[in-house]
Amino acid sequence: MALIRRDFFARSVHAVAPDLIGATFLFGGVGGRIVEVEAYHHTDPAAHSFGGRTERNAVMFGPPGFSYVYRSYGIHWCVNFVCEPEGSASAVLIRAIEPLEGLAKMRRRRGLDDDRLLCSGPGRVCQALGISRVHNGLPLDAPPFELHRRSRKAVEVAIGPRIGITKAVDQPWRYGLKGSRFLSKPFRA
DNA sequence: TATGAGATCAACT
DNA sequence: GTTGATCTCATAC
Repeated sequence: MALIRRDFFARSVHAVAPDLIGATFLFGGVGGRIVEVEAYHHTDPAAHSFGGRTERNAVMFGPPGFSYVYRSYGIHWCVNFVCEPEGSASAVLIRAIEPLEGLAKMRRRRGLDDDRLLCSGPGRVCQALGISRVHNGLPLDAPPFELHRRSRKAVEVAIGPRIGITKAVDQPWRYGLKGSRFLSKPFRA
């Protein structure tokens, strides 16, 4: 499997996001196949970077190919991959993966046995892989991150509106692996 | 199946 | 003081 390098992310978020579906995402050797992501662009009212640079979203304004980790609802952590040329402040939110590597670790961290619920949601992904604040602003092409392109085999990518936001709710910027049972929510046909 | 509350924190008004 | 790019558990239908 080919390693994903930083320049992979130096494109439009809307090109990178569907390309990540089916890719392998490991963190410290734990993880699996990406089955669901959402794209956020700085011109998008739902994006953290929309209102300009702040201390929290600073890494979104940096070069592509880095991680942006933030706390959600005071409880959860969520990971993003920064995209596009530096300064465009765009990112892809990792919403769900299909757990494949380090299952025992993930089950222990999540306190769950049900593999379907291990990583089916942005907060769950971070809990299962052990990602938190400390991992904000790290390069994605160096440990503990490990990203592989999907195999040459084509995948069917489903598209739909994003989840859990109140602005720009109609933009179809959620991408998922069609028919996967590990999605945080099914896509409407 | 569906809705509702609670957990808990940092950015922003 | 209010509001989330959320999840879990409880209670109601």
